Amino acid sequence: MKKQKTRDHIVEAADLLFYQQGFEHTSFSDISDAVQISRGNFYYHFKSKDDILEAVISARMDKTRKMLTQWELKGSRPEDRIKCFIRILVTNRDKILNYGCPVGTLTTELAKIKHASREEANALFTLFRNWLKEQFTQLGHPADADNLAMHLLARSQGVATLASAFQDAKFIDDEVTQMCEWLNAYVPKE
Amino acid sequence: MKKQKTRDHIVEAADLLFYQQGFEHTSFSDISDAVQISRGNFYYHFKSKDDILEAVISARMDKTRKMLTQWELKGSRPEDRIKCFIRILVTNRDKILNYGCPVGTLTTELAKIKHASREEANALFTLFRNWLKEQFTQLGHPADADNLAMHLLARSQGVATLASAFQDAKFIDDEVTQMCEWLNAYVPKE
DNA sequence: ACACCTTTAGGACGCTCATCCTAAAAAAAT
DNA sequence: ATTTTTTTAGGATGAGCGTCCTAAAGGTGT
Repeated sequence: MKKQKTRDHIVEAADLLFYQQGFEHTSFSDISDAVQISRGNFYYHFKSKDDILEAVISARMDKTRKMLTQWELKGSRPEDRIKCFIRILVTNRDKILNYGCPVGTLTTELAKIKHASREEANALFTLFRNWLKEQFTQLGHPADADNLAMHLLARSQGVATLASAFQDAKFIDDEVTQMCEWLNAYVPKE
Repeated sequence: MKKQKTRDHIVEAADLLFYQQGFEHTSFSDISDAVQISRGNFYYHFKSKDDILEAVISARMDKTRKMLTQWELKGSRPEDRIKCFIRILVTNRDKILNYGCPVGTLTTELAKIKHASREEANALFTLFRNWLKEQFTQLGHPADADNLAMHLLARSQGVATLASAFQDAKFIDDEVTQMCEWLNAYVPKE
């Protein structure tokens, strides 16, 4: 079925554009230019711009869930899995320098314009939060797990914002190193 | 002269609206409604919307500079002055929960839309950065001063973003406490 | 009372936007 | 080959935007 394929293309292009330019600042023309599709034809696939946003968020949720399970397979120890999270900053360094954190910037924008889908965007944060919480629990800190998860989320978020503002790649690397060291203090010695 | 007074009112109202709704999402009608002034009359005071933004940023720079000198008078020791910075999160808790950090959100928005004034907005970050750097130097860490300043900026930024996303006031308080403890490790013992 | 400068109001303009509509093209089914 | 369904293109619509223009109102000095 061709419909699904076109729909996926639209979501993919919108996803990228929403990240690079922001949701409000991205018009239908921008998306149609990227997908090479007629502007008016959008409404065969989506009923509104908000509808595209929902699809984009939903796609990001899926992609994130897959990434998290990937990390669970890659790192056998919880500390290794958490380090996978910390290192996204390094992995996506260039994107972050240019456009900031995809989760943080979208959440902030939608909150500011009081968009109906802002709760759905927040769910992306919750996904990471709960996953990290689980890892910290497995690491042996069940009581503090949620606090540690929030702490790590906040630090990553701050690093992304500042690195982007100052175009400072080295800052990312330094802070990632520090976060790994911070994490090591919570790894039980055998 | 009445002109200056009206101009100040406009800047004040625009400042608040840009913070609460974002720059792009705030229209001339929004501002004129707030100031109770005719929409078309704006162009007697400003030559464009971007011009208002410049004035708002400039006003924020002035206000920030005043705040920083205030802190220098209030805290005689550098560690006390740095704690003034850390505690803005607590002081402005409600605003931050609703609208995030004024500096971070504006910087991020302007960067994303590649607005001409994004460098000017970044200067707000630089103001804090240099001031903090100076305090850490006075604290006896001249070599690390800039790194420590960036680190603290990033943490505050992250806390604001996450607290706003999760509407979590307690998270702000906890993290502020942690940052103060972190700072204490850098205070020389006598 | 008059002239002059400052400040204001509010409509007009052109543009872009999200959305809708309809007819044609493409594909699939018969 | 013909009918039916799916998918497309592109113009029309109406609203909101930033901006501009002009005439009037307000204030001030003579």
